[in-house]
Amino acid sequence: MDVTTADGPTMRFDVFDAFCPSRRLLDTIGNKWASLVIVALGLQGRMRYSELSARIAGVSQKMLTQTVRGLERDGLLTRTVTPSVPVRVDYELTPLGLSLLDTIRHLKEWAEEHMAEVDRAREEYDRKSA
Amino acid sequence: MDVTTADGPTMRFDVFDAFCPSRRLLDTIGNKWASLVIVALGLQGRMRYSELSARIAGVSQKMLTQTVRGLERDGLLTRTVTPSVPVRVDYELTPLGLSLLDTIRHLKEWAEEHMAEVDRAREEYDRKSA
DNA sequence: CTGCATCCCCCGAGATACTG
DNA sequence: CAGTATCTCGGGGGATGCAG
Repeated sequence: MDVTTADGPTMRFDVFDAFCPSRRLLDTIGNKWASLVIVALGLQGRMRYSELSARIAGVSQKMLTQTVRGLERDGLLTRTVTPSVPVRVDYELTPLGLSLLDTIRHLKEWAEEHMAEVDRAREEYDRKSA
Repeated sequence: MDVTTADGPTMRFDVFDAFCPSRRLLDTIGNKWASLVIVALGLQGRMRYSELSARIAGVSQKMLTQTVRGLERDGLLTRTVTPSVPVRVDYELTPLGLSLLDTIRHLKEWAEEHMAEVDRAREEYDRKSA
């Protein structure tokens, strides 16, 4: 597929190229914590670190920090530090992050419509294997 | 979100529950090899094992086998063995797999439209950090 | 409260060799 | 050709302790 960009005439995309943008997106949304952070912020808007931590069951401090740092670096959310005592830190989706949220919603919808079918397929497969 | 199912009146979905269908979908499409197999089969239709192996650069035999087995178990593709000599094995998306392909295409489109912006954000972020 | 640093463990995934 | 079996290694990710 060719697409016209501001930087040049056309740019070729090949998901099978590890350096292709579409391939790199998989590295982002493939990270389950990243997706959950985006969904959480999409549902509740601005959230504090501790709120995210409580909402996303099972995530460790280390992984949550690592995840939000990555998302901030990618421009998907903003990190706002309020220099009070104790410190308060808020996270919020950027317009870019919101647009990705829309895409993630499609995934969610597919799951809600079809995962029961997947479960049936699995049972069938496991039954035959046994 | 509530949805009416065949098994009962309504079923509640919570992506923050590790056992929720929508959460489990992330485990599938989050796997880059799985996504690439689905995209490859979506582009070329029925493919042999060796064709998939050649098309998806960088995947090892082990991971490719493991991936297609998982997708077969999930009912997303079919595995057809032709008992010739040598053996021939073909993979093809099921209707369920095709419907997921549509969803993956949304991801691809988002990437093509927005990854340049992500790249800019990263450069900006890294510049500030340095 | 929000994180960074450190230690440590487990298994995901590649490489290699072998088989129907 | 299309896998399995086995070994190995690196790093993802949890637990804990410390700091601004």
